[in-house]
Amino acid sequence: MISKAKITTQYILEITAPIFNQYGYSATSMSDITKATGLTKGSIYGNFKNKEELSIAAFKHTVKVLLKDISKHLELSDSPIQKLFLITDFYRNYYSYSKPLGGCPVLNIGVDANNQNPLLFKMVKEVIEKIQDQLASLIEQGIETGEISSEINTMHYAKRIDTMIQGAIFMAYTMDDEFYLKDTMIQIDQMIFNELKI
Amino acid sequence: MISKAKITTQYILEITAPIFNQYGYSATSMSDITKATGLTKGSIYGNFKNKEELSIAAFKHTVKVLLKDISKHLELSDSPIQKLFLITDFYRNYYSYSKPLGGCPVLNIGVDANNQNPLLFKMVKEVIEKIQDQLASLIEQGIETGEISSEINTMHYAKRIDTMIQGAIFMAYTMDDEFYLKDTMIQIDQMIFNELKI
DNA sequence: AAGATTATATACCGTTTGGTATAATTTTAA
DNA sequence: TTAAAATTATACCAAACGGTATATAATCTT
Repeated sequence: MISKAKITTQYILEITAPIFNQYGYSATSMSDITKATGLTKGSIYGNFKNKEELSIAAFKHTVKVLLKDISKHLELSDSPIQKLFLITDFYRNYYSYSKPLGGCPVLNIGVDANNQNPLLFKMVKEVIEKIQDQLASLIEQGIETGEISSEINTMHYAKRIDTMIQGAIFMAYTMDDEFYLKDTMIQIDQMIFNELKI
Repeated sequence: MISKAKITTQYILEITAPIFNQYGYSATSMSDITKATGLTKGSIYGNFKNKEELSIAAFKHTVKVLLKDISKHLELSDSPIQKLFLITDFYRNYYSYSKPLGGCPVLNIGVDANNQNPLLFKMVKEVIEKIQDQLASLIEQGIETGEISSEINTMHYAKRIDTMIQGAIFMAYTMDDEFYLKDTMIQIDQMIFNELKI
């Protein structure tokens, strides 16, 4: 049942998500949202309880798109270690990829929601945990297929990779320079080659 | 000339800086500031033109303190490469260090001011450039004293170190876990040992 | 097609926003 | 000590804030 409301709900999320992501929760006003969507308050509040619920739904929407795109990129290989390289390959172009999303949702909302919007902040933590679990799982699979040394602490390296990626995203956006992403991905690739690969 | 106003100005900055740093520019209201300082709007606006100027002065204040503390920590050694290790040593405890500051000003304001407060954002970029220049300068001095390989691209490694540090700060604050800082500093130390040191 | 239901638009609410004019006070200099 | 100058407090402004009650319009079901 694709009701009218569900279509409108999706439409609101698509338009709203990049705004929340770019300006943050409290810098985004309901009038920003009505202006951008061309809808009125009645319509927005008919589909979402309040601003906080909308911001959470918007974040979920962006993350869903992001994780789906990463998963799709990982289909290019079946080898666990090649999938790790595909992850750095994905983030190599993350600057231009994430610009239309309003930036990196994990970084932006992670910083913005901290000590301000507890529910939203909790969502960010969960996304990071999910990403790290997937990274650790790939490394684990690499160990099982004999591509990666069994000495490796999977979660330890998952966290290292994730930390480096987030640092690169922050630097790329703040200095407006893709170099940080390109170079960090080279660095991570080298780390996989020198420390993980058998 | 230590006029009354200058003392009040400093007092306002000390109280205000952590608030702006923690909640961001637009989530910090003038009433938050009057409440925290115990002063009235008349007093605040007598010392600062408007909210934007106050936020910039507050950021400058925090950064000044931060850079001074780092400089002081670097005095513990005269050797350039040891000073590099002292930098990672400083950031090892950065979580508890920066909590009273309201978090890392570079990370928080860098994300918050992007596409929202151009003057403030420009300040962040300048601070990052300054930090990277100092890192590159230390590496350069290490090359001159023969502690570091002359093959090294100084700015390249300065950016790598800075990127990893910022990633660790973000992860530590978002996941509320010092591990990311502790571990990343070990990783940077290893990089200095394996790739920079002769 | 008609009636019931759902969704959107309009108009409004009290509160808070950043900012200012002016009065009261305190500090400074003579 | 007193007058001038600088600083702080008070009271207020229009505009914008998030949110809501209700009327209108569109959609769905029969």
